[in-house]
Amino acid sequence: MKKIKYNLIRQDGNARYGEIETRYGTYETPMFMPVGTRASVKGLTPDQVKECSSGIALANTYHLWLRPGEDIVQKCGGLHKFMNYDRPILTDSGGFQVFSLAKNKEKDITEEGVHFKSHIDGMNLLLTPEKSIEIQNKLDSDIAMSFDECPPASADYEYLKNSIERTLRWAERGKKVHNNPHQALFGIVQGGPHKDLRKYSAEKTVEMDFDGYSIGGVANDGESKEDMYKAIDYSTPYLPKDKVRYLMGVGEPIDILEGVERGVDIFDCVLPTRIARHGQAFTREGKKNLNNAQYIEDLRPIEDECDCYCCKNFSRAYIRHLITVGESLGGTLLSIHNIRFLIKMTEEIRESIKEGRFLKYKENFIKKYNSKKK
RNA sequence: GCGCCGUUGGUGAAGUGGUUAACACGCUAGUUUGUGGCACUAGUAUGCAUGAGUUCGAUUCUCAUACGACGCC
Repeated sequence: MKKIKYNLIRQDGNARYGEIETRYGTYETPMFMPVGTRASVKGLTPDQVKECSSGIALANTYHLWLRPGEDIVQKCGGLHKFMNYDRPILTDSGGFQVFSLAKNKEKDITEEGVHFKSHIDGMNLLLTPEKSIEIQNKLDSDIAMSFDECPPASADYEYLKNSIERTLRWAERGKKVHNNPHQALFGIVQGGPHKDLRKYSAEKTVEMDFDGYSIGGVANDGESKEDMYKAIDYSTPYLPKDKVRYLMGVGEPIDILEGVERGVDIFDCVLPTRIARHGQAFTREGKKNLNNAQYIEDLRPIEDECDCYCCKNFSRAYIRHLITVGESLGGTLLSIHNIRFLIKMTEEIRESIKEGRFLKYKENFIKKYNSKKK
C-alpha cells in the first residue's frame, strides 16, 4: 500500500538531487519522463524505452478513456501489465487535450467540467474532475494528476484569477473521489506568469496536501521563455521540500536546465519522439535535422560520444535515408537517441548537483548547445 | 515518303498576346514543449524545343528546323 515517496538527498542552490520510491522501484531525480500517450511511447517497445534508462513513463487519460476505455485496461490487469512496462507510470488528467478540443471556451468550460467533441467520431462528451480521477484509478497508474484548467498563454490576469479558483475547486473534487490506495495524486499550480497568482495557487494547493505538485500552464503555444521561467520562479518557493515537483510538458534541454535551477524534479515532453518522427535529433551542439542534404554520405553516428543503441549502430547517412523515404525505423532510432539524450543529460545534472557544480554544468552545456547558432 | 498531333521546371502537368507561368510530387531549409502521431511553414522555371517572322509587346499567332506519338503507302 505504498504510494510514492520523495527523498531529497542534496541541494545545490535550488537545484535538487533526490529519489522517488515507488512500488516499481526507486528512481533518481531530476528525471525526464518519456511520453507514451496511448499506452505506447510512439515507435518504441518497452524494452527500448527501458534501455534508455527510463524511470517513470507517461500515459494519457483522455486517449485511453476513448480507446480502449479504462475498463478494458483494468480487465487487462492495469496499465503496467497492459503495456508491459514494469516501471512507474504517470497519467496526465486529460485536461490539456480536452481544453484544446473545447471549441467555445466560454460555453464549453463550465463549473461541472469541460464539454468537447471526441477527436475520433465527433461525439459530444463531458470530462469532469471526478471522471478523470475515476479513470486514472482504474488505469492504475502510480501517479494520477488532478484535472485542472489549462488556460492559453494569452489568458489575461482576470481570467487566470478565476481559473485558478476553479482549478482549486476541481482539485478538491478529484481528491474526494480518489480511491486507489497505491496511486499518488498530484495537485497542479496555475497562475500564468503572475507572482501573486502563482503564490496563491501554490499555497492553496499545498494546503490540500497532495503527494506531489506540478507546475502547469507552461509550454503553451506562444508562451515566451521569460514567462515560463517566471511561472516556475513564482511557484517552487511555496512548494514543500519533501514532495516531488513536476514541470508539465517541458523538454527542451535548456528549459530542463532552467527548471532544475529553479527546483524542479521531474519533466515530461513529447518533443524527443515528435521531432524524431520529423527527422530531428538533439545533440550537444543543438538540434540537427537529419533530413538535411549534408548527411547523405555522412558515415558518422549522430554523436560520437553517445551511448544509445542508435549511435552505437547506425550512421547519419542511414538514418537520413530512413527518414527521407518514410521508413518508421528512422523515427524509432531517432526517438531512442533523443530520449537517451535527455535522460543522459539528467544523469549528468544529478552528478553535478551531488558535486555542487550544477550552475557550472548548466553554463557549459548551454554554451556548447548554442555554439552552432548564428 | 505523305498526313496528323504534340514538344512548358527534377517529374506529372495547368494556362494566357501585356505586371510576380496555376497546382501536385520531388528537392532545399525551417518549425514542433501536460501529442487531435506520421504535421505545418517557407523557398524552389530570368523562362514555356530551336531559329525566323507578325506585333508597341509572344510562352501564347505564322513559317521553318529538330525531336516524339499515331495513321497511310
